[in-house]
Amino acid sequence: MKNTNDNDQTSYKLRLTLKGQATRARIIEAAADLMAEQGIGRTSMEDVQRQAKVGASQLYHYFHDKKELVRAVIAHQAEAVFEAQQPYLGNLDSFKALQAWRDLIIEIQMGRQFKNGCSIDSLVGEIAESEEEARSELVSWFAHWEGEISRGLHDMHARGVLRSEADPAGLALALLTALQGGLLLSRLRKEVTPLATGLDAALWYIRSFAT
Amino acid sequence: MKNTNDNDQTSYKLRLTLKGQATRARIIEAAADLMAEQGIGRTSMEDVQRQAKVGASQLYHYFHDKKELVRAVIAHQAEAVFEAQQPYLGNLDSFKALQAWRDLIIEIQMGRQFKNGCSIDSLVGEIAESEEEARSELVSWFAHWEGEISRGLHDMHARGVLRSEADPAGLALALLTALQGGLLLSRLRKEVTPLATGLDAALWYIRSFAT
DNA sequence: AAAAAAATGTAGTAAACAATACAAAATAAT
DNA sequence: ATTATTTTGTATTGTTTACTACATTTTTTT
Repeated sequence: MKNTNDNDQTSYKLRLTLKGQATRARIIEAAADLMAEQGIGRTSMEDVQRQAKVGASQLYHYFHDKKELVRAVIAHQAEAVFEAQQPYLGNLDSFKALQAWRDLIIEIQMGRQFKNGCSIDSLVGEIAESEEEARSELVSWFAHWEGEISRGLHDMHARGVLRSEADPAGLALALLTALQGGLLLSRLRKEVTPLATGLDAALWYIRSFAT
Repeated sequence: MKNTNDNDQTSYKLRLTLKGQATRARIIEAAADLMAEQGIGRTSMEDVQRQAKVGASQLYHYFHDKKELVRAVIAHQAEAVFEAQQPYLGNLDSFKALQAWRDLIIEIQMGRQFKNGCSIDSLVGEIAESEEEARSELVSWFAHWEGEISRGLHDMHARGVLRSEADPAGLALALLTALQGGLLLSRLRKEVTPLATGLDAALWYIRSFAT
C-alpha cells in the first residue's frame, strides 16, 4: 500500500498552497503527538494550536471541527505504524520473517518505553459509539493490518509450508488478536512481557501447522 | 475472592447511613452504566447526577472528585466481571472447564451486542498516564484475573495433566492476552469472530501441552 | 427531647472548551 | 497591475465542565 495521502478525506475545501500543506501537516503532527501522549479527550484544540504554533483561525481553516482532525490523526498514525513495521509486515511469508517481525515489534515497544499510545490500538478505547465515522475508519485500518498478515500466511499455505488443513485467515486473526492484547497489557503494565508472551504463543500456534 | 466492598478506598470520610450507602451505590451504578456506554471522558458529573437522580451536593458528598468516582467505578466493574465469570473462573483446572469458560465469555459478549465497554479492558485506553492511581488499580485487577487463570493451570500442571515442560504462568498470560485482544477487536468490529478465534487459538496452544 | 451528624436541595462560580467573526496579510491567477 | 484566493492574526462567543457555598431536612446519638 502506498501512502495515498492525508487529503482525500476533506473534499469540501481544496486547493492547498505549499505553505498551506506544510501548516496542515504541522497541525496533524502536533495533534498526533499530543493525542498519543495524553489521549484524544484530554487534548484540547488550544493545546494543538500551541504545539503546532498556529492560531485558531488556521486550525479551523484546515479542519472544520475536532472530529475531522481526529480522523486525520488516525490515518496518520495508522500509516506510521505500517511504515515502522516495514519491510517485514509486507512479506510475512516464512517462519523466519514472522520471527523477525515479532522481534521488531517488541523492540519498537521497548524503545517507546510504553509511554506511548502511538499505535492505533490505543485509539480504539477512545472512540465512542457516537463517532461512527472514526470507528469504521479504524476498522478498515485493522482489516488492512490483518490482510497483510493473512497474505503472507496464504502464501505459505499455497507453497505447502503450512499443512493443507491450516486456515491462514484464522491464523492471521489469531495473531493479530494476540498482538493487540499484548500491546494493551504491555502498555498498561509498562513492561514487555505480555506482548512477548502473547506473540510467542501465537507464533508457536502457527508453527504447529508446519509441514 | 469475596466482594470486599466498595468502601474501603475512601478513608477520610466515613460513617455511612443505610440510606447513604444506598445513594452511594446508586451513584456508582449510574456512573458505571454511563461510562461503559459512552466512555469516561464523555461522561460528565451532571450526566451522573441525572442518571442517579441525585443532586450535585450528594455526588460530591460521597466522592470528593471525579477521579475518585472513576476509581470506584473501576472496582465495581472489575467485581462485576469476575462475578459474571463464576463459577468457571475460580476453577479453571481442566480442559473441560477452560472450554466452558470460553463458551461463557463469548455468550456474554454476544449478549451485550458489543455495545458495551463494560468489561474493564475498555477502561485501559481511557486511563491517561497522569491518572497513575487509577492505572495501578487496573493493573492489580488484571493481575488478579491472570492469577485466577494461572492457579487452575498450575493445578493441572501439578496433577500431571500438563506436561512438566509447560509453563503454567506463561500459558495463563498468553490466554489473558488473547482474551483481551479478542475483546478489543470484537468490540471494535462489533462481531464475535476475533474473540472466538483468539481464545480458540490460545486454548489449542494450551492443549498442545497435554500429556 | 436535645444535640450532633449525616443527607439532600438550590443556586452559583470560575475555568476550559470548541467554535466563530472579521479583518489583515501573503500568495496566486489573470 | 489588478483581482481573486488562500493564509494568518486577534478577539470573542456561547456552552459545557468540574466543583463549591450554604441552607434545610432527615436521621442518629445521647
